[in-house]
Amino acid sequence: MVADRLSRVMSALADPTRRDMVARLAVGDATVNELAAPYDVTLQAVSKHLKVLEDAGLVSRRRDAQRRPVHLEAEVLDLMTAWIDRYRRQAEERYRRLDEVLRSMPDEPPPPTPTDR
Amino acid sequence: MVADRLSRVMSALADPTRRDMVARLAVGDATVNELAAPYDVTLQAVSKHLKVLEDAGLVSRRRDAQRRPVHLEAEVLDLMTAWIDRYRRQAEERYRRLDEVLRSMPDEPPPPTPTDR
DNA sequence: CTTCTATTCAACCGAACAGTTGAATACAAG
DNA sequence: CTTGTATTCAACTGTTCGGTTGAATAGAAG
Repeated sequence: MVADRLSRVMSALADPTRRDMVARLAVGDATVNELAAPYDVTLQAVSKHLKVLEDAGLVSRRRDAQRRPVHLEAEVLDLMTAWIDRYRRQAEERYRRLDEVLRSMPDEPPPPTPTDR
Repeated sequence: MVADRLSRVMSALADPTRRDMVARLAVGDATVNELAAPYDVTLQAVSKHLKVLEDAGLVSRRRDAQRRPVHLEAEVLDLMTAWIDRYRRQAEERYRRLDEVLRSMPDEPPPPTPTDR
């Protein structure tokens, strides 16, 4: 599937294990083995989780001998923040204006409005 | 499945159609039929998408005769913002400190560090 | 009561997902 | 060259997901 970037980022972070990995990588880079330690799943499963994070652009990997240290690309999170902010702000703006309208016409006995769809 | 709230919100917004619905609901409430109009899927599919958004707490629904107007609960988005900010900030902080360290010791011929894990 | 409109429920389908086991690859080191 | 460690690839499995069709419910209106 070739989902857009934002969809990949969001669905990558929809998983608690992957969010926890990101949280731990915010502290510093780590190898696959180190990352896998706290979870009760196979190393292969962790490797797959990392691939999902990598495909979303959330992490990158160096090569250090047989190790593949994982690095958090924190800027990608801004993609989400940008999307969220836009619509949260738009919604807030709307409420603000609705409030104003309601305040500016305090008494208007609302008729049954039968033909009002 | 009983995923935690944040996971439900993120996975709800991992779908482009549902993100688009949220975007349109930021402009104002809408009925299921109105919401369905732009998409080339059945009404039932749209109804399912709305259920996902509702289970995530992202929308609520009134009852207006046979219509069920959908309303965006924009505050829920703050949940995501809070999570993101925390780790992005943490990562940034780390780089800032790393930069300082690197600047404070400008010349140190890095040895091969053979026993350095 | 019947019909029309709006919406949901139920059952089903194929694709994607998260996990598993087992084999393979990539290096380091004896 | 052989062994050990770190990681990934491949194949399989059960579950979830986004969609479908068809039937059901809720209320407005003739």
